[in-house]
Amino acid sequence: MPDTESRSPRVSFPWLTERPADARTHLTRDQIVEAAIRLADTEGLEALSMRRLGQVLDAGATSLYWHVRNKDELLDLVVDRIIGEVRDEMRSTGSWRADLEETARSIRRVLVRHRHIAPVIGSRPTFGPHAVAALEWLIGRLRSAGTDVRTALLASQSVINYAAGFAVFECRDPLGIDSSEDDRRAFMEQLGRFVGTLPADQYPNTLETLEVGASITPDEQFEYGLRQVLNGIEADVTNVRTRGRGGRAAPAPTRRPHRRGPQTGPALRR
Amino acid sequence: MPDTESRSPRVSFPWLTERPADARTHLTRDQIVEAAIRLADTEGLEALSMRRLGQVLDAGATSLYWHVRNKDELLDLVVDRIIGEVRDEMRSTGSWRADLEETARSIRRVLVRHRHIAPVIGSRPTFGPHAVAALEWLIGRLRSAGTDVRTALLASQSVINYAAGFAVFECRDPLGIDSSEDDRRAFMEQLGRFVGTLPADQYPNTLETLEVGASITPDEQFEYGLRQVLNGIEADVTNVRTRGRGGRAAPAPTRRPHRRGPQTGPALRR
DNA sequence: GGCTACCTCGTACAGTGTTCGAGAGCCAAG
DNA sequence: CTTGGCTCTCGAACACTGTACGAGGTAGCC
Repeated sequence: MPDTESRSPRVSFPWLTERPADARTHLTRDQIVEAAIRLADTEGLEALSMRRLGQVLDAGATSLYWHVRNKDELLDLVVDRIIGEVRDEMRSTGSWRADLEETARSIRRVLVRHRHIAPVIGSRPTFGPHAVAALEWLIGRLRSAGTDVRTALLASQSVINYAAGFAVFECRDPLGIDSSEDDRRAFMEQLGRFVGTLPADQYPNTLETLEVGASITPDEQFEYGLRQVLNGIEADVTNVRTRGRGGRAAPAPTRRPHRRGPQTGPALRR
Repeated sequence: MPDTESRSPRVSFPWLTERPADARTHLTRDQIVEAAIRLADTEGLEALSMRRLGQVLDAGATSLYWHVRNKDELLDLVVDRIIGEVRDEMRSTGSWRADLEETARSIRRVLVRHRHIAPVIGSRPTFGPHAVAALEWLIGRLRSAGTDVRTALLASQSVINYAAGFAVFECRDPLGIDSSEDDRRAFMEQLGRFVGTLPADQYPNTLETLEVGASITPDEQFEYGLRQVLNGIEADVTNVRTRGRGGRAAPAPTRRPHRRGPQTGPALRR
């Protein structure tokens, strides 16, 4: 079996198959998941192999298969546990807007903390108990502000989407923490050489964009987009509250429906 | 060598090392990249192995290594070529807002078209010529509306981020096009059973959320968030235009700076 | 013809996820 | 105490993977 991504189209629900963890068992699912996260965090995703994982657990590689159906299922458990960290940080303040903002920051913070695992979240769906609980909380916060469920769901998904998408892309940065100074210098040198080959008349903005881009911190970029998203949501929410419902926010465009849209199923999508 | 993701932290610039493609060469880099995309589209990312790719090209697996340094570099080329498809769809209308909207839709459309490759974009940075050209165009469109480069870059990144993040998550859907009817039924059955195990008093919204979620199309969800982002940007842009510059859109928050932020380098980040 | 540079590719190596079945350890029943 | 039976561990094996190496072919030029 090859790539880590999209290996098994089969959907599994590992959270319904937990082993009872009787008596004196050396390995538990929790230990495995925890060790997997630690391993990926410290040595990178490529180090997270079943053999290596068994090694750090003082167990044979194939012993893990008693507790976990396969590696994909393990990754699902890993992802949900990480979402659990976001959930643990959720605190209700008085303001629903502040709560959504903090949730977005929390998502980003947690994903960056586990940056080697972040790309996994971009390749496997997330329906674990922690994800469900987190969504429940978000919906509840918005409903308490008088929003109907539909708007609450649209808004929550938008915030989650924005924060997670930003963080996944952020973690992918080639000049990340584990790149050496030489790497960074080499990259900048090559990037400069590449931009130098571009015809200046067709690229009037690129050089300046590069310079300006260097002065924009990820924090600033993140907060900028987050503010836009929440401004829009706030308009929607207050709209619904004042004008009663009907905040369906304009009908879906329908024009130019991309062919073969992936999800046809009737499920909580994300 | 293990996983597809984050395999080589080393940054490479394949676009500076193109082979001249002299005379009678059976293989060209373009052919390889094109075949790789077609292979991943038709048979999934897991089928995209060097051996299999060589096979569909009537070439030995290791022949590819003359044209491409390694598989990661190939994936970078694949990603940039796909971004090129977005670029090809870029058309200037009179309205910068419409242009940004259509760009966002185009990003989503193209990524969904190549849905098996979408997760790759979440694991490898994108600095290819097409990405640069696309950004150049976006910045140009915003500058033509009187925006300063800084705001234009913040806005462009936000739109790109939103659309690409949404699409990557969308492509990951477990009920995607390549899941059978049995898969879908089995999944829904398991999801229902799982939700049934939740204590109803602690999850007052989840059941309703699930039902409502089934009625929200991806199109509607996408357009909802896109509208929020562009509303915010429009406020910023007109703000800059009317009040002159100074549209720095509030200082970065700085509070709660997540430790070990990935990018410390001074480069066009995304 | 010879030379050289470009290009192809068979072989080999280390590593991967996963299946299978043998076996260890414990617990309860006979 | 012995005898099953169940839970759990794990060594061996299989079919893969990416890719380093080096032999060999081939085209263009002198």
